[in-house]
Amino acid sequence: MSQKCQHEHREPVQLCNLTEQLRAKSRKITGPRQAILEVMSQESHPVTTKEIMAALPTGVCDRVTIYRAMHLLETMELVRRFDFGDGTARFELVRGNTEDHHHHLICRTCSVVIELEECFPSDLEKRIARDSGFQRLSHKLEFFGICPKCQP
Amino acid sequence: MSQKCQHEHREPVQLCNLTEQLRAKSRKITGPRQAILEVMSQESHPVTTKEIMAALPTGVCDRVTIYRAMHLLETMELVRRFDFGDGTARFELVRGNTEDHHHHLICRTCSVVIELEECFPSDLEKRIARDSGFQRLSHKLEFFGICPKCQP
DNA sequence: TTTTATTTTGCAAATGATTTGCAAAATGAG
DNA sequence: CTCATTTTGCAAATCATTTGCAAAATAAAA
Repeated sequence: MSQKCQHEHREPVQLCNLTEQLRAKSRKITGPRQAILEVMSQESHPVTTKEIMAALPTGVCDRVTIYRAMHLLETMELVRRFDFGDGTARFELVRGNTEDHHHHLICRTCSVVIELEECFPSDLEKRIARDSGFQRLSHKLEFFGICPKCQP
Repeated sequence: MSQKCQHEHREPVQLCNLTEQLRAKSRKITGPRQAILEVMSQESHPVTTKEIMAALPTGVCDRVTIYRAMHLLETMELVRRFDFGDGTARFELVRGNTEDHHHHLICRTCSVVIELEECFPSDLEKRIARDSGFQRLSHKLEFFGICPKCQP
């Protein structure tokens, strides 16, 4: 399944997936897309399009291109969208299984972000699905609080 | 504590709270605010400012006034803000205890909203607080799925 | 009830994020 | 290298939300 990914030196897994998946959808591997993925692969937390723009070498691409790339990568499940409630979308590279996901803990004062392992209990989620009759349940869950440094 | 609220016939609890709380903050009880609360008290799900505007008799107030009322009512904890991920804030009247809160299940197809009783387990949340050192934890949690009517 | 200090409101304009139209540029298949 | 197709940049459009400011409303005082 991943035989096409035999590179002698480590290369961001994403670029590899990107190539495979873009080909499969007859989409093109372009400079801007590679540069955007490159930037995202170096971030450990969700980033805004503005931050991606700032991290990109000047002139690599327009902000609009980043928005379009996020849409594309999101549908390809290479990128996941988060909402920290400040009116700006944040995006994070999907590493590993597509099924895996995680949530965040954000400081209400300084906005520092911690990645969490805890998730909404799946048995509870199943019960919600059963009781409501809804299918294909998913959830959005983020925690907010005051981080140790910002405490009085 | 609620002695001021002795009305012979039932009146929306909120209007009563509103009066008390506004007075306590030297804010004013105005027509627009009462009308907005009136509309919200008839909705059982979170509504957008646009929806409030539409439900209000023509000319009662400007959209801006609704935004400003939401801010005020939110700080007074008479209204709670929700984010269903479509880029528009939704507001719901707080009924009962301020500590109570609930989450929603939203159909990805028709956007129907179901109010849920299930919440993120507090013992898990406490563990997150302990492990991270964060204080005053809160969370935002919404579920998405396909409702029975929209299923293939 | 009139006066007065203060809060609110409407309206227009500003902001900010995101989207869209369109022609020019880039990509990749043959 | 050519051609069909996808992308991109740029400008302009949308949309939700905020802000400035003078006029209107409200509540408390006189």
